[in-house]
Amino acid sequence: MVKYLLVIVMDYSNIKIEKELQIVFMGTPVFAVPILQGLIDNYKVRAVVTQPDRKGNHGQINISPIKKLASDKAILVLQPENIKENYQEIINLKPDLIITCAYGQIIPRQVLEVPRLGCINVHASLLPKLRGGAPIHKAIIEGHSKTGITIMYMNTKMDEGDIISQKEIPILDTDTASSLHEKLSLLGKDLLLETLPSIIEGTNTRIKQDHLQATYAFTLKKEDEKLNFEKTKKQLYNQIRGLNSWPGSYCIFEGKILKVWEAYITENYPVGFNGQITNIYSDGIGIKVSNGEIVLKIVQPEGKNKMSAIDFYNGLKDKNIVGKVLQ
RNA sequence: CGCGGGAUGGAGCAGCUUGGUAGCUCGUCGGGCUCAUAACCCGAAGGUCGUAGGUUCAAAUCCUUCUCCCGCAA
Repeated sequence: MVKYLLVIVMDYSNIKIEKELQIVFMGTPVFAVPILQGLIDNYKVRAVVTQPDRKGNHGQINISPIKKLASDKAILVLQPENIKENYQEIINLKPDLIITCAYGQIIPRQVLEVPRLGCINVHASLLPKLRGGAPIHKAIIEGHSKTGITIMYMNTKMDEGDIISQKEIPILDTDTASSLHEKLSLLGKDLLLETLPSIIEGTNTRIKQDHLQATYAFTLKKEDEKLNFEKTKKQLYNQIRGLNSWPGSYCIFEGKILKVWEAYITENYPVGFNGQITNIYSDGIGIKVSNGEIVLKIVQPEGKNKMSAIDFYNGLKDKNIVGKVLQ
């Protein structure tokens, strides 16, 4: 009974300390939203730093999801165009702790040195693997069997700081970038909330990264999205699901871009050129690749919405496409 | 005003240039064939052609307005 009362008293004191912390959160995309939400639910967030509003598709304006959430909660939002030069406002907040997650800009030394509890980052890979801006996509594209979340101290180099905590999850054969994105986002929130008390108390572990083991997942380029049918069916399958539902993979059909959103592998070994259409199945269009066949299920022609490959086929004027080659 | 494509039965498309009966591939429903089928055959239902206005004897089609969707580029 005495012990029970003691625990309550200690918890109360912890909460009291946490409430007084000046926490600044820095992040931008949807991935960071559950993490900021988790922070808001458990701590007081002094301010949010996010990327400036950008022109989006067809002249629309994109407001970062983090800005939307912070605005809803009446949290101060800062959007420096270039944080390397415009960081004084952040320093003026006198943050005790800065937490970043997919912010999108390199944070300068002048900011990193300010918080007494440090600057920590929530990164969507098992560091030192997959440092960089596209760890979720690359984990699938490269066919990894597991990935996870790393919480780490930041330094001036990209994702090279000391590791505080990690948690891994398996990558299923059916995972896509977006399914994994969602899982990791929630895992990131959980791990951050589990780890934060030790960071605040100063009892956390701190492990240097083994830089020799480092691999990189640089921001995706257009060429990462292009399907090359000289590759194996497994590589192509991984690429297609690793780019779903953003930004998508593509190939060229009849001189126009055809995005590919979903596909599956068969055990067939068709003859012909790589990229050649092998067959029209009830649920897709078969393509010969280096070691077999892949069937496109969901595609998207230029200027059109996503559609099943069969709908695409049904709309073709010339349905005699078996034997034609995709590039 | 970044460039461009698009909106036509439930789906994907054609028809528009040269205005004059709503077409194709599917799906759905009914029937037939079949041991059976995502196969095949016969039949049927289902569309104010995105919105608003204009020209015309007549507009999916020509002119103008607006809305929405998307590809590329950033």
